[in-house]
Amino acid sequence: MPKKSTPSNIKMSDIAKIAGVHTSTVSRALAGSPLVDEAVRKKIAGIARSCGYVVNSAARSLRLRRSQTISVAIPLGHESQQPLSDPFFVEMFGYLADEITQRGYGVHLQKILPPMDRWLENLIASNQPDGILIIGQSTEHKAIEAMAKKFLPLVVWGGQVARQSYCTVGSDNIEGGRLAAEHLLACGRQKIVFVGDTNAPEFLLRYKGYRAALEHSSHDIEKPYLASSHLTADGAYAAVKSLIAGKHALDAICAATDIIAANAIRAITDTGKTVPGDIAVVGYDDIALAAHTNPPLTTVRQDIQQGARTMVDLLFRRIDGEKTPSAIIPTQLVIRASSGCP
Amino acid sequence: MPKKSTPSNIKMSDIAKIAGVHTSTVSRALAGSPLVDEAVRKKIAGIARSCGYVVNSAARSLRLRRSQTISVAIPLGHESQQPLSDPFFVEMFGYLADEITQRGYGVHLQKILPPMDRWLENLIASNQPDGILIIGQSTEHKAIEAMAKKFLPLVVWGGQVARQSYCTVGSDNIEGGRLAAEHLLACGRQKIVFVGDTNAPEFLLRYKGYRAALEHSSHDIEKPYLASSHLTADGAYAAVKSLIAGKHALDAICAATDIIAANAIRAITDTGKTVPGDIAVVGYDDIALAAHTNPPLTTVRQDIQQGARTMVDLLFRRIDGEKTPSAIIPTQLVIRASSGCP
DNA sequence: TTGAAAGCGCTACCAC
DNA sequence: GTGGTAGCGCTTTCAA
Repeated sequence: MPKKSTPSNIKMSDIAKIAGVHTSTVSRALAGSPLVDEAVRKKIAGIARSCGYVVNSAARSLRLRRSQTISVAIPLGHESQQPLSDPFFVEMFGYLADEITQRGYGVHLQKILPPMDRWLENLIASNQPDGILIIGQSTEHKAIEAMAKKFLPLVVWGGQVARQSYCTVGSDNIEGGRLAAEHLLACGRQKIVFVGDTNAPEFLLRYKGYRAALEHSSHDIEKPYLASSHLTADGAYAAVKSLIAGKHALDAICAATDIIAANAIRAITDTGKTVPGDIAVVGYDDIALAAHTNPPLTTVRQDIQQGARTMVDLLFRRIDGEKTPSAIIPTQLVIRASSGCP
Repeated sequence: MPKKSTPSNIKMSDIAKIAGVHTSTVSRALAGSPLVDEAVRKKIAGIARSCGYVVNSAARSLRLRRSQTISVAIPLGHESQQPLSDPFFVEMFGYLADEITQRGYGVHLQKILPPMDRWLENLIASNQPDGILIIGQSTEHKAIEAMAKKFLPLVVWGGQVARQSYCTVGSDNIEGGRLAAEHLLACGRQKIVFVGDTNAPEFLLRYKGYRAALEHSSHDIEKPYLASSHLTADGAYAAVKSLIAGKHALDAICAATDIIAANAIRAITDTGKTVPGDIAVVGYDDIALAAHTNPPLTTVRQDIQQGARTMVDLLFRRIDGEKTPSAIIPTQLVIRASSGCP
């Protein structure tokens, strides 16, 4: 390792020397302590500015045991191939970052891959973030549950799980799954397949909603049918292709996410069939892409921006010691052309 | 501020006590130093694991003056309203994060808003990142130029500027702008308007390429015409609407980015005109959305993933002391329906 | 109101 | 190979 090129090696003691005071006074002055004389404060602030001095955050964090940083963790237990560049994560992360930086905190991103032994403990011990946001429980419900008891400032984007005691934000996934399936039923579809990975609570809940809709239907409907699919673009594409090639007849796909749905459309089209003519498709999330697929995607909207805002709001209230409850953000069916029905 | 709930207060000296050795030995053992006896090393590693011990990165950074962290900065001098959630940033950031985490480094995201006095110095002094990636020069060419002389591990996504000495990665923007304009000319369009904000070097270069194409054309073409546009969705939409309402006739739009192009399409359609019938549209970037607009967007493709990979590769070579040159990633016209011409 | 001194947790130098 | 020790840059208690 070559020696570090550090442009700014100015430290607090340098400022102190120039100002002719002790370091502790500089520290207080820069922190805006009322103890320090106003004239002295101004003088110190001036010197600091003209020297381009900024406190070293590592030293500050070490001393304060507080880092002014929020860690955003993305556990990919169910799906280690899924890249951070997945549009849903990336869209969600962007909104979270907007909200966090606006409050003067830094944002640290961490991708958690299996094996994930004690990842949460390690994340906290190592980075000492002031709060943690987890996007998707993945298969980590237990780990999160255990940690949430000891570490308060923790908010999770995901599905509500029975007897869960940590704070989640998410849409009502059962309701959303039901909305999607009921819409397809109302459009006259009878062989509706759910495509997704039910190892993650969110998707399992959506699947449950879908099942409920089918089972409560008075029409003569094919039994619920689950086609497992990876969440990557290629994985979803392949899953749908083999589904179509398989012997299970279908006239509609209820996808666990928009990414799966968008790739389902591609797979169906590439097979020579039409959407929604032969097979109708409904997604979930309403990411930016959904409005622009061809045909545009009917989907269950979760307002990601509002979700992000809610998560950050709850997180900061927890940092302040409040024991916030979970929040559910509204869910809404957005009807576009892919379901072939007004 | 309520007292911090810290689940893991175990430190190195605790491990040392349990193992019956000195802290320095633990430090060496955990760092995999060849000095420490193999049996001792294993014992210490075992204890550390079973205690869930992880080194405190603030302390480590302070001591080492090295943070195992890369800062990704997004200066928005030209466009303070542009959110971090802009699809281009977010897509680029996702790929960068993938590459960086894969190398065992942390990722820190920073949004830089005006007034940006000394922001680069401050970023370095405060966060002590081991390297910096800047997405887009925005209006900050001078600040970056000055810093690049003192701080080596710095790579910028953006346009190549005359006499620039820092390391950039980006497509050949002049060439790209020319490709777009030439394509429209080849399709028989004669009143082509460039829509974008030329305050950022990248977009200025694209505009130059566009001008060059028009000026070299032998046909009877309208003079180059620049319609300024914000990069936000709403800003671009409004800009194009007022362009159409204005007195300058046009039959094609050469957009500085896909976001502008996508919103141009929306604006044109909402005005009752058709794309590409009345007005052809060409974008720039080929973000994920481009393939899915209606009609699908003809655009100048920059391979963002390859760009990200290149940036991170160059950055780590710079961290190792190498003085890497700038890199240009290939540019390619992707013809879809929005330009109305095969 | 300011100064002195301790110490946050870690690594690296110097002895042995 | 291992132990002792100094010190990274900062904040905060305690004295003055």
